[in-house]
Amino acid sequence: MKDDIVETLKSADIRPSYQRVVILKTLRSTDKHPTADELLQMVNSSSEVEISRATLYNTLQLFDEKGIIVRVDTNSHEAHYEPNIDFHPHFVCTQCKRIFDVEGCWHDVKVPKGFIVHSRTVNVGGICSECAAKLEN
Amino acid sequence: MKDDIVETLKSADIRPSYQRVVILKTLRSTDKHPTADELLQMVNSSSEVEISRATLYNTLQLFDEKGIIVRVDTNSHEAHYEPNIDFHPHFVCTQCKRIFDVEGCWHDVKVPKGFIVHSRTVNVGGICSECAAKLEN
DNA sequence: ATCAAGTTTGGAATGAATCTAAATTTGGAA
DNA sequence: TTCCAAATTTAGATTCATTCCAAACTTGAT
Repeated sequence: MKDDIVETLKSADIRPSYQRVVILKTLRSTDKHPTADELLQMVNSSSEVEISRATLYNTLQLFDEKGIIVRVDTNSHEAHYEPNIDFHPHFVCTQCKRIFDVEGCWHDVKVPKGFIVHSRTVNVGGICSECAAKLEN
Repeated sequence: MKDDIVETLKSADIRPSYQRVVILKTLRSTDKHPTADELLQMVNSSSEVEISRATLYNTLQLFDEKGIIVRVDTNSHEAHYEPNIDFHPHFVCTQCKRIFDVEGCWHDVKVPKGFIVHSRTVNVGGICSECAAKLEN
């Protein structure tokens, strides 16, 4: 488990410091899409040593650049993060703001000549079933 | 031209005030994807009366909710806006941060039972041809 | 003309994210 | 082992897009 984490970091050319290991481990322990703040609380309530907010932001940016986590941008003012780097669309509920992983295969987009694609994002917005039910009352 | 604008507003149930007309007209006059700040400068340099920042934000939010413009969220810290509401993916250059409209048809995403889809976003990230050329030096 | 509802406004407040400069840790060279 | 430069972490200050607020203004219906 922990070796998995260290292995991921090493193969991404990231020195596996204590803080980095804890952050990746914590993110991988959830199937949600926590914000930086939520993740910080998870990290600091589960580990011995407190990790600073600055380190968390540095680390998340590093992980995202190296491609070992995914930063999910919605129309919210704060970013969300997820450990699952395999492509999948996201459903964002405009009511409760929750993010759901949904199924959907990738269809190529025609980019102009010379453009190089590195990443792809598919988001659908709408109302989740729970909020839809509540709205009927 | 201006009647077009007024017509759009009316049919979207928006009172066509002076400010709203100017804002929509200005956004429709560009093929770029201006930020709120860029749009404010465009508006205030082209019209007689100065429009306040608060009004611009109110108005853009209203227009987006009513579906007569599109708010483009990238991984940047500021939102972009565009007048073209027909579905199309966006290419975001990670180098120069520019947004390009690209071609690509929509493919259905499987959402769980009871979920209602209202909007769809497809973004691809990468390097545009100009930046790719510069990087080769 | 009058009034309530809708709209605009400047400036204050918010809050996620970044920056900074100092402290700490690390891995490898001597 | 000891040392040092480079990498990493950190608390707190700062930034800055966006939202909030409460007052002023505009509008259309009566």
